Formats: sequence, structure tokens, C-alpha cells
Amino acid sequence: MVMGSMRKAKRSYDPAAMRARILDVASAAFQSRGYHSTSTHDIMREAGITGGALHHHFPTKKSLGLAVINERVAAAVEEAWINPVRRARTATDGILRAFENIAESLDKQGKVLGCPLNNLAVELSTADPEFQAAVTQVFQAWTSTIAEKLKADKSQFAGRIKPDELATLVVASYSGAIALAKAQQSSEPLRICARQLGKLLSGSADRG
Amino acid sequence: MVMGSMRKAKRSYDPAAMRARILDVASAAFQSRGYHSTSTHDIMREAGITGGALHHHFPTKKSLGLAVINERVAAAVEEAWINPVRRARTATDGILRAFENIAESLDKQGKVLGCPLNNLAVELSTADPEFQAAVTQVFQAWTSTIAEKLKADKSQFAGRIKPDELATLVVASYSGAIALAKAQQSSEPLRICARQLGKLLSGSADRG
DNA sequence: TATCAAACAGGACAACCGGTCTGTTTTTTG
DNA sequence: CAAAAAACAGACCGGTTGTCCTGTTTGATA
Repeated sequence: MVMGSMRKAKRSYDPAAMRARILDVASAAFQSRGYHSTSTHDIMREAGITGGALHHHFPTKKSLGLAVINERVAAAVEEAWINPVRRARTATDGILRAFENIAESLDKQGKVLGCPLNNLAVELSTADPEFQAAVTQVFQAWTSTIAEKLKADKSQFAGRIKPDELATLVVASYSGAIALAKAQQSSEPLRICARQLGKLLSGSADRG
Repeated sequence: MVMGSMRKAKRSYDPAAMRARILDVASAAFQSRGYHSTSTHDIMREAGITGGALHHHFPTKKSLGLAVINERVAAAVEEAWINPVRRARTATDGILRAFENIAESLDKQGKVLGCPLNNLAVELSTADPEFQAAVTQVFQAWTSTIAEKLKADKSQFAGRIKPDELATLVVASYSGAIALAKAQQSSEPLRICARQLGKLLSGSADRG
């Protein structure tokens, strides 16, 4: 070990970047290993930071978990579902494309880690009221966006279907499908559910 | 503290009952708190046993977890889904009744703890291959039973629908619905999904 | 430039975790 | 009925966990 040439890396003193790096590492770790199986020391090591830095930005592990849900997980749901559905031509189109896009990205990756929201929802909902509230809020935004798009679709005349209920089924089907996908490490459940869901969505348009 | 009148409870030396009690406590604890959040000491204390007894029947925590999945969780799925669906008049009838029965039992209980299979599937599938295999097997038995019932239904003429795919959607919808129910601590998502799913199931019968 | 708070570094700690070990009691076996 | 095996009791251990504490360095402020 040559010590003479080793200089300590200077501190960057960029609190925003530090906080972002912690959230990056934490959200990735929580998704792949889960909240309880990830220790604060794991996060410190993977992020290359010390306990002081972690404690400064997130005094407790719980506060870090809440920040991951409110900032990273919410943003992920927005990118994968909320924005695509809003921009889509029709609700059905946006929903089925979201399924397909996620299924494709799963095939590209080696492992199926599951939906970050669903993972934390199942693990932490009953563990803590604050976690539950944070998770519920993201689910709510997700569901209501789909419901709004369904209402906006001109092909569905008012009263024939219940957009809020149909949106709930879509979210539930996706969450369950990705849970199945995680269990059998395959994207097939996602594609299967998309196909079957498509029948209901197209059927609702002309039958109600 | 009066010690003179205290007698040590005699050992029962009933290994089957001891093993059953451990599985009772463990499966209940795993469902309400999750696998990783439940310590072996928790189980020992709640079951009123010592480390020696626990280690004798289940040398490792993992072996206990596998036994819970293979014996208790599998049995729970059989009782709540597999047997009711087999005995039902039609597949649609059995499926919707299973949703409704579970929703009712959730209302009776104070808390929504989620589906024991789904909980452990999400928490442990990526953590260990043996857990994944055990979970997948239960999912498989569940799905194939529904698919078989769908095939047996005379109202669905052959080729019009894909029973295996429809069964996957049913299981996924239920798993996701109960995840939503757990998140918002309400049985509503379950009832909503049952209603929406009913449209697809009845529609499949006469339209395909 | 002196002052002060924010932003880290890094060690320490009590509690806890899963697993092991030795010993004792009961049942089963030969 | 002796011997062996099974079924426990209960203490113990090394490693890990989340959190806290004391410094030190930097940027903001006045």
C-alpha cells in the first residue's frame, strides 16, 4: 500500500447533490432488496458517504424512506404512468402502452425487481401510518389520472361505465401482474394481463 | 415476588403440537409484520417457547419461512380460493364469491394485513431462489385451478377465450386489489375490482 | 475579516439479530 | 430394562443495526 501519494478527496460541500446521491442509492436499494433488508450502513457504503452525512440529511431511516416514496417513487410512477396516460390518444391506448413499455424494459433488465410503489406499499403500509399515507397518496394520483383520461374519452358516453372503478381495476391489475412477474421472474404476466384488460377496455367503449 | 408457589410447567413432549404452534405464530407474525421485521426471538416469545425448541424443529429462520409458505400459506389459498372455485357452479360465480367473502372478512377484522401469499411473494421473491420457487408453486396451483374451471364452463365455447390468460388476470387483479386495500386500509378496492372483473367474465361468456 | 451556522467526517454504543452450544428430560427402541 | 435417540431448556456469542456524539471543514453573513 503506497500511502504517500494518497490524498483525501476534498469534500464537495454540495448539499443538493449529496442529498440526491443518497436518494439515488436508497431508492435503488429499497427496490432491489426492500426497506427492512437494507441497512443504513449499506446505503452509506454504496453511496460512499459517512454516517454524519446521512444523519445530516436524513436523521432517521424512516425519514429517508418517506423521502424515497414522496420524491423518487412518486416521480417514477409519474414517468411510467401518469404522463404517458395523459399524453396518450385514448385512455385504453395509454394504459396498454404503459403495460407494454414496462414489459419491454423488464426483458432488457436481467431481474424483475417489481414495482417500487407496490413493493413498499406491501412492506410498509401496515408498519407505519406515515408510510401508509405516503403510499396511498401516490396510488391516488395514479388512479385518478387514469380515471380522468377515461372520462375525457369521447368514445365512452357518460353513465355507461364507471371510470373511477375501471381505473382502480387497471392499477390493481398492474400491481398484481408485476407481483406475479416478480415471483416467476418473467414479463409474461404483464403482457397477459394487458391483453385481457384490453378486452374489457375496448368492450366498455361500445357496450358499457 | 412469591416464588414458593411457582411450579415450572411440565414439558408436553408433543412434537407435532409444538411444530404446529410455531407455524401458527410464525405465519401470523409474517403476515402482520412481514418476514424480515419478525425476529426469531419474537416468535419464541409469542409462542412461549425457547430457542432450543425452535431450533429443533426449524434449524434456520429460512426453513421456518419455507414451511410457512408450503404448509400454511398454501393451505390458506386452498381454503379461500381453490376449493371454493372448484365447488362453485361456474368459474365466474366462484371467483366473484371469493372476492366478496374475503372483502367481508376484511370488514370484520380491524386491520387489512394483505394476502399472505402476495406479501411474502413481494418481500422474498428476489431475496432467495427457494422462496421464489415456493411462492411460484402456490401461484401456479391457484391460477391453474381457475383456468380449469373456466375450461369446464359450458357457457364458454372452445377457442373463444383463453382460460389460462383470463385466470392470470383474475389472480393478478386480486393480488393488486388487496395490495390497494392494504394501502388504504379498506375493502373497497376488492369490491370495485370484483364488479369490474365481473363485466369481463360475463362478457367472455357470450362474446369471447 | 470575524462570526456563525450549515455540511460533513468518523468513531462509538446499546440493543438486537440469527445461530450455536451444552445439558436435561422424556420417549422410543432393542 | 438398559441404551439410544428425540425433544426440549436456556445460556451464550459474534456480527449487525439504527442512532448519536464530538469534532472539523466550508460557505454565508455582517
